[in-house]
Amino acid sequence: MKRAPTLNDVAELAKVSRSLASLVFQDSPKVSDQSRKAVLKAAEKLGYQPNESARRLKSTHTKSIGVVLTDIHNPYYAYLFYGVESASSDSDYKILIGNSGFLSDELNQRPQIMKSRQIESIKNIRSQMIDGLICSSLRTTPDELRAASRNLPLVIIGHTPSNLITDFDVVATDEAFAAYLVVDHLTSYGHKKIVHISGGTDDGPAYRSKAFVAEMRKRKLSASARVLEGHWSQEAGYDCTEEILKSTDRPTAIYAANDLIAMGVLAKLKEQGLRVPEDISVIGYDDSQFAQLHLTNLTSVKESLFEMGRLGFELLTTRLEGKRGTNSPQLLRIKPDLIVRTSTGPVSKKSK
Amino acid sequence: MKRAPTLNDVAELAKVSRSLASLVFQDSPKVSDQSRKAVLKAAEKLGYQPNESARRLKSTHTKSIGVVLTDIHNPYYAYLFYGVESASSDSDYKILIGNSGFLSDELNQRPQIMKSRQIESIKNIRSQMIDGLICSSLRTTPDELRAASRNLPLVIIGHTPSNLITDFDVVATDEAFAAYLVVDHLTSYGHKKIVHISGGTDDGPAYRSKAFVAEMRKRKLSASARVLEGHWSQEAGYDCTEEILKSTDRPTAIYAANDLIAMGVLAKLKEQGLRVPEDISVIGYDDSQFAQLHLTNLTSVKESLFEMGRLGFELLTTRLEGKRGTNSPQLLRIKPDLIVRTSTGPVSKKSK
DNA sequence: CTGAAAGCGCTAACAG
DNA sequence: CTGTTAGCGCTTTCAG
Repeated sequence: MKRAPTLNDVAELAKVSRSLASLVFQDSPKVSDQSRKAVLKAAEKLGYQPNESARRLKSTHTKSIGVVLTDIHNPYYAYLFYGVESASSDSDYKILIGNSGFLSDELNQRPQIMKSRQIESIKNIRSQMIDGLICSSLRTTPDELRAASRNLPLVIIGHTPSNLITDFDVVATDEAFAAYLVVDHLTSYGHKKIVHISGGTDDGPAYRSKAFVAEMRKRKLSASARVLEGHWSQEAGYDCTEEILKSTDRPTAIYAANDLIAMGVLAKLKEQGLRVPEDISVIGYDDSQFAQLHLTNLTSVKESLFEMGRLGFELLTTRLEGKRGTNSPQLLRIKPDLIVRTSTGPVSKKSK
Repeated sequence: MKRAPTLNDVAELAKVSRSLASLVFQDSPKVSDQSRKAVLKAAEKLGYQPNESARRLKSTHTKSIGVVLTDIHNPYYAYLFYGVESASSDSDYKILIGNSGFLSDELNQRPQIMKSRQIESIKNIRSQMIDGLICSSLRTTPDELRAASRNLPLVIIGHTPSNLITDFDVVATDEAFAAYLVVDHLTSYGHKKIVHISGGTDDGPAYRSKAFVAEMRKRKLSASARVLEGHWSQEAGYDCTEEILKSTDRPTAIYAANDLIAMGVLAKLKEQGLRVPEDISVIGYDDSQFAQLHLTNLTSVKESLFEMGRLGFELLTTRLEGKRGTNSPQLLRIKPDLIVRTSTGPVSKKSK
């Protein structure tokens, strides 16, 4: 197994100097067409690939940014990532992927581990000489994060604990608008008694349920709004629905904090022989694959994850280019859409 | 923004030579406790992080391997990846992630783009000085792959086109055993008339349907076995089921080539008022989140993706360590499990 | 447009 | 155990 060809080998074969060959691979305009061709031909022949490590080593300004995803398995982060990648491929920046290396399901049970993993992951990717960093779903404190990212421009995309929002650049969803969409849609169908099953009491889910309550209050429907505390699982939906069905004052619509919870809701409803949407309307959040099943056809809130990824990348690069160097942290809130399917409908005469 | 501290800075602060400091970060045993502590303290104070690029540059033997996943969004690849990552964290190898950067759904429509992307992605990751490569879901020809990976040990994990199997190290699922599990389970419930909805005529799906046919033949049930050509979508399941229900000789069980197809099957069945499993049994493949929904409770084949990832990593590292240097390519077939849920049951008296 | 020379941060002999 | 020395492959002045 002989070693890979180097720039030297290429230059030699092409009968030019090393530096000239280097210029060719930087697409520099100050190379004669003739030399360029000779170099490219030699490179082709040798199967030459520039050595990124050597490149990075030389220049402080590496034109590459790191992306730390909590869990590449989760479609949520994957879509964010595609936004970032798409934006990067329109630029001359390269992307390095870091992964905190645990399934988010497991991690949600163990925020402590997740936190240390994330810090580790950031340190790890820093060791590759990057110009900036994009992170998502951080569980760290502002101090820890600042320490780990020191001197490195950082943008957070996606769900963001509120304690990080004021100190860093953030691109997140406009949850208030999401609540507006949901409540507006339901009330337009005549629903008033609406129950929200939350994702828990953590910062993120709490924000979503507060937005719901606020929106209901705005419409003077506080009295008929209700929030049940759940968590990100089918079981939460299933159990909460059981609870809901027991009550004498049954709601006409259920708003689940995500689609998985909504799946639990639907399962319980089916078990009880209740029809959707005739007997009760159900609405989810994420517009995940679950919502898109023919079997469920779930009306759901769709975040613009791809766009958020793109914006995060752009925010970072404008910072890097110094166009916004010393400005205070920015917060971009992106408006989601509501994808209306058949799990929501008008309030039936009977339940009125 | 001052530049990051280097090993030199650390050594200076700790009042030792550069090389000694270097040894400390390599966990070398030949450093006195005293020096080690001094160095570590200095590093801590400066916030020093070893520069990976410089490290890589120095040693030909980088102790890191590249992983090229077609689509990090797809849970299938994600689980494979976790296996790889898990094995790597038990070793002293580092992992570099490459991503071909497209959603697999889109790519399935455009194999040509996918192919070139994969080659590009491999070249890309090669530029980082890696010792070996793990890939999944390749669409390239053996020649292209050999060219892209030349001199670099390579292991393929997961679905693998048969034309690649003989030439490279491969860790894949034992599809014949999967078929055995499915048919054995169904026949034990008395099913004989079984329809398989395939994922298409490509190499991968074709292998799965052939395995089904072979298994039925082995049990002398060829006459009552039937294969409908579908593709990896709900719609295929939905449409094929419509087809199936039209036929006079209705089967008692449907085996879908993956869970998504099974979702389409269930949707159609529900629409027609048919009960599962009382009227008809349904079985899927992947044990995906769809199968795990309370709403569907789908019996499904579960591949050991995590284990395949681990084995792929181990196969690669044993190659790297030269323990199996010149041997011919290896093929490891991993046996899947059948997760039995409530979408399958005994043949009803009526349909008998 | 081209070539010579210096050095990025680190590791790996090799002597003390 | 510790320090000296010499590059890894590439980019980047700076003179031709």
